[in-house]
Amino acid sequence: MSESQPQRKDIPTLVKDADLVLKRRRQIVDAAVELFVRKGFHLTTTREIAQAAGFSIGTLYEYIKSKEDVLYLVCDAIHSEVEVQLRRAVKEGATGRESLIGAVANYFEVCDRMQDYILLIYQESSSLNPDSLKYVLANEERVTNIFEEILQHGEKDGTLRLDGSKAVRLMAHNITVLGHMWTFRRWFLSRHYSLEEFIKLQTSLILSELSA
Amino acid sequence: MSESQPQRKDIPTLVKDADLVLKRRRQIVDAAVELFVRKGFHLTTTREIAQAAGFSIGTLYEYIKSKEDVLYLVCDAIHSEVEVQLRRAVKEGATGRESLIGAVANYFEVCDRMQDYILLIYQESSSLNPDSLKYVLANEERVTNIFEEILQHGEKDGTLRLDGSKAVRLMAHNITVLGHMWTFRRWFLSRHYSLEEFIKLQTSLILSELSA
DNA sequence: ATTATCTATAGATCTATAGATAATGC
DNA sequence: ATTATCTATAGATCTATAGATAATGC
Repeated sequence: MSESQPQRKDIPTLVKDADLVLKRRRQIVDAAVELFVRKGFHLTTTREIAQAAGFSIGTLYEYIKSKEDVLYLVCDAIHSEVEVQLRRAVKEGATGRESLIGAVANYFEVCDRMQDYILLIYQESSSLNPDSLKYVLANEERVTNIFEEILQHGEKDGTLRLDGSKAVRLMAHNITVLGHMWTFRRWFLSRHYSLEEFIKLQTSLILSELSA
Repeated sequence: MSESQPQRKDIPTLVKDADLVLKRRRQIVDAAVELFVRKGFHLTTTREIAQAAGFSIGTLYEYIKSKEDVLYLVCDAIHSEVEVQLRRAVKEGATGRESLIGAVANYFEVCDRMQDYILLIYQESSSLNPDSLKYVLANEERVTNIFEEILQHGEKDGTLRLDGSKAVRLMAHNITVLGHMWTFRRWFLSRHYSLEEFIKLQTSLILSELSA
């Protein structure tokens, strides 16, 4: 990474007990994510978030400064969870090619499990202020980097044929987005493909781009 | 198409002069699309829309029944424009393969020109009620159908190698989404690729999926 | 007379905070 | 005493409409 990573933003709180802050914010995120998925950010009220989290509106504002802070916490939590699940699933395969096949399957499964949350980020992240958005997009880029590394590995060991670093990077983005596509074109795809079919077909298309 | 197309929704109006309704709604759409792009649907007020359109809030509500109607009109106008530009650009090429190469280039150029509007649909279409959303998604599907037809043409004349109708349909969706990706990953792509480079690289990847 | 437009506002929120109260630890 | 939480509400909107006014065509 030649570019500096934007820092995780520290959201101010009036509460001194750091563990309590973590605990309450987890409650806030758990409550909010469900509400945002169901009603969207703007139609969810801070009162509803507080109530669903199990405390009053006044208490909510001890742990955040504005409603937008909640959205930031939610986006960050979603990306953390995606990355945890992804890193856990990506095993070091023998060859780059085998790694890729496994990683794609696992990634698409993660996208399937996290579909509501991925969709949420597509729809609501634009409501963040520029700094927060930058940080959220950097998270997005980290997922893509995982695929970029696998592709480079395959290039080195000769199991994947690639055409320059620009093509590698673009491939990594394409794969990332195809996983998201499973979530935002669900209205069509789920009518015609099972997840297994989708993985199988996409993997075969991806591999044909990478064979001599 | 075996599935019935959802009907374009008729939005009720209190004004009798049909031409005037068309004209005013065009004003409404022109004003609203710019505001929605800049501030999003929820942060744009009906007053702002009316003012930008050049009449009062009272008059606005003679031509629509609710704020959501404006979003529907905007989404529909965007899809119409995308489809017009796309149909104009897709020439009947000699072979399916040539058609595809031309169509992809033209489609990505359309996505580039319409980037703000495509993004808007990704972000705001979920605020539509189920019926309107269904209609908007059907528009989305029509774009994909254009690519499906081209791919089938190439399969028939033997210039594109394909692996069954399920793979064809999926390819068509992939191509459609890769065009959208140019708009919603702009924060990354535009830093590293010109539109021409992007078209060239993606075309080459797509073709390698379709060669024997 | 009929149609289109405007002004003024009802009615319903919603975010964020001030000040009061309860709980905790010295 | 200090920290966390709650209640009550200030202050600021925003959508949608009712009723008044202006413009148009017979």
